[in-house]
Amino acid sequence: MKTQSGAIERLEQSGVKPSMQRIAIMGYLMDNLTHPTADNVFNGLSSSIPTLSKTTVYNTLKLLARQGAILELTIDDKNVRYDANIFLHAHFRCKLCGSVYDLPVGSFKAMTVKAIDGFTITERQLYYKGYCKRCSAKAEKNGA
Amino acid sequence: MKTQSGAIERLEQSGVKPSMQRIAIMGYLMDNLTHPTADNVFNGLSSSIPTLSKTTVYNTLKLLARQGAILELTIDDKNVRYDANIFLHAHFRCKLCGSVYDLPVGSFKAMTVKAIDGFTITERQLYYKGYCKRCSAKAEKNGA
DNA sequence: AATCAAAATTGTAATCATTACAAATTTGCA
DNA sequence: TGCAAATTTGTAATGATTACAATTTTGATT
Repeated sequence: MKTQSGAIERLEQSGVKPSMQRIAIMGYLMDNLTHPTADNVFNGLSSSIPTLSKTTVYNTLKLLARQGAILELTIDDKNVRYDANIFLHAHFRCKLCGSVYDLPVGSFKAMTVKAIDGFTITERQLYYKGYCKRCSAKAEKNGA
Repeated sequence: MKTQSGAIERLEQSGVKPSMQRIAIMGYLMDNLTHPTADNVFNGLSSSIPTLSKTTVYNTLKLLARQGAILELTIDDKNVRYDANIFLHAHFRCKLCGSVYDLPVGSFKAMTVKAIDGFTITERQLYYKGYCKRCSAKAEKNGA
């Protein structure tokens, strides 16, 4: 992890008491903005924290998402992915290689829907799917 | 199923050869715009088609989504949900009861992102999460 | 209407991400 | 130091989805 201070700060701002594992997981996400899965996080940290449990990773990621410290992406039907970049942005998932990319959102107010009586909105996600640059040629060949 | 003709038409327009099972599944989705899961579809049809296999339901739903006859929603981290309403609209998922509602999108161009060199976009999904009218009061009580 | 290959469907057995749960450990205060 | 609460751990389920091989259906051709 590049530095721990940012991770600790993010935890405290989100009302999560920092612990060794939580700092490591938060730090991993801040250092790896590639939308890692719980398994990615576990594998990335288990060498430096040999006692780390996969359950802790799952529980901590859920906790961090619930507290708003990170985003939980359900863009993939296989795995949940996590994102320490909590600024509003969209995501693109390549249907061939599975990579998830960030996309800048052209207009923010574009993403507003009409307020609906009595509904409380806490999160929003804008997902695009298709073929990334590298896979586009391949997809065209296959007639997709 | 209210009527089969609409389902057959949708299948043919999407390049899917109609079969008894495909018509039933497509028809079920057109009659049930509540964003059912594969399991919901299977349970809803198995009494009228006793030989129906769950594998067929899964395979057919994937096929229909691939052909653009229906939408595949990954708004839920548990189950994939399907939607026969293929007009552009957003979805809201209640984090307590799990219900998924349709939301009208205020502005369509709002959902455009800057075109990215070499990327091919085939689908987009706008998801909102929070608490529905019925669950909002409950959520407030729990401090969420 | 019999034949045959391709397409579609079926049933069973995996796979694998995620969660449940209870035990063990750590933390922080009295 | 001692003890309760919070956190972490490991193992054992759970459950949605897929792999796969067998069976059935379809549709063209004779």
